[in-house]
Amino acid sequence: MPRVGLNQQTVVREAARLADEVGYQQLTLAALASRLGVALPSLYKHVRGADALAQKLSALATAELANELTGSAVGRAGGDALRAMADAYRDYAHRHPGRYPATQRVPDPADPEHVEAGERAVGAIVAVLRGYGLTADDAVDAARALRSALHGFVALEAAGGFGLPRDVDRSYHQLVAGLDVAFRSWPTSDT
Amino acid sequence: MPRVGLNQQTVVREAARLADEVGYQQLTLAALASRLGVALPSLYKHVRGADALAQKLSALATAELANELTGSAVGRAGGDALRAMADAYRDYAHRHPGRYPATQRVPDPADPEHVEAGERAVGAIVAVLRGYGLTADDAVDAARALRSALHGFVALEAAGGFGLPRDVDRSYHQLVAGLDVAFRSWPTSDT
DNA sequence: AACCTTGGCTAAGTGCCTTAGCTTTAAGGC
DNA sequence: GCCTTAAAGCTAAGGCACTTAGCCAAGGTT
Repeated sequence: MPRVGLNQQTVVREAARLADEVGYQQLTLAALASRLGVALPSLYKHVRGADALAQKLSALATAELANELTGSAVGRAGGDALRAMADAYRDYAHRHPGRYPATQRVPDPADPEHVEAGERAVGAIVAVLRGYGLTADDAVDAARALRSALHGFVALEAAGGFGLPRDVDRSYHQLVAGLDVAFRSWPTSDT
Repeated sequence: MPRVGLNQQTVVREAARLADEVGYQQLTLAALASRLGVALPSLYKHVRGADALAQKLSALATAELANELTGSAVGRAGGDALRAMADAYRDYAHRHPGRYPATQRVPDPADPEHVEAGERAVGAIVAVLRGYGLTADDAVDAARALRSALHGFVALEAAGGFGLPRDVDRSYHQLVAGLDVAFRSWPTSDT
């Protein structure tokens, strides 16, 4: 039996590639094993099981997304930064349709890298909101609103929820413009 | 073997109840069969399989949601109607955590009731937007934005994506207030 | 060269979905 | 009131996914 020479890194990375090809829901240990040229139980030497693999995939995807979001906003501010970040968000979901759903999984508290990746992603969002003068509780509310809008749009789009012929890019652009308006006159909480 | 007297209605309705109790992902033909006091293969006399059941459940949930949305807006207009509808939307997701995810499934074109339910739900949203003077392409964009924001918020909330202690009800309220602002100054498309 | 850790394997068990084919209920016609 | 028959239930069996247990060989370490 020639050794393939796997480790957790290679397994998780290949899982990410496979997920992008066949879809997050169709990512299966059986398919991953055959892709890696290995019998299914051999994967358990590198990953504790299907759920642990999903968690590791989530950590990978979250870190990638955090990088994209952070990178998109450098050198920009205000509505410029918002638009750039929103585009980066949706671009990532388009380029990595299998990884994107993994980013929605709650970070594993036992995995510091995962937690840190999640914080970086949120931090990038909060940084953009600071350009609108939003901080503290207002920033929390606004960050939730921004995440909701972007994730909701991407999720509905991926699910095929937009049936009408109207251009989806344009709708997204309008959504982001609406967010810009909303953030500029965000109702200040006085509590 | 005494007959239980099932039909498609009773099976789908019980599936909806079960989904609300155990979660959409944990809804399984095995659990449903035992709940109905019947052997698993017997379900196939009423439903073509697991996927068909999910589709029928989607039709049921979509119709219910459409009713709630429509009912919430009667006698209201403008921001009033928007707030009422947004509350009804999230309320439904809270009251029916297992059915709500089913509403995101694309309606089965072969099921007229399902298609009609989807159209009614969208119609309720469009009616509210008309109160903001939004029609045609603008209404399509705005409807997509509204659905994205509401679904995104509900989905993130259900997934446990809001870690911070900040009150979630308040964040939702702020989101809806932001939508109101955005719709009032929605950028008119000139194309 | 011997050792031992480790990465691969096969075998076997569980849970779920699905199909095939049998039996019995109970409704409707005569 | 019986007989027919469609439909609603059943058991049996196969497929696919995940998981655990336990064996064996590859290859680095001493």
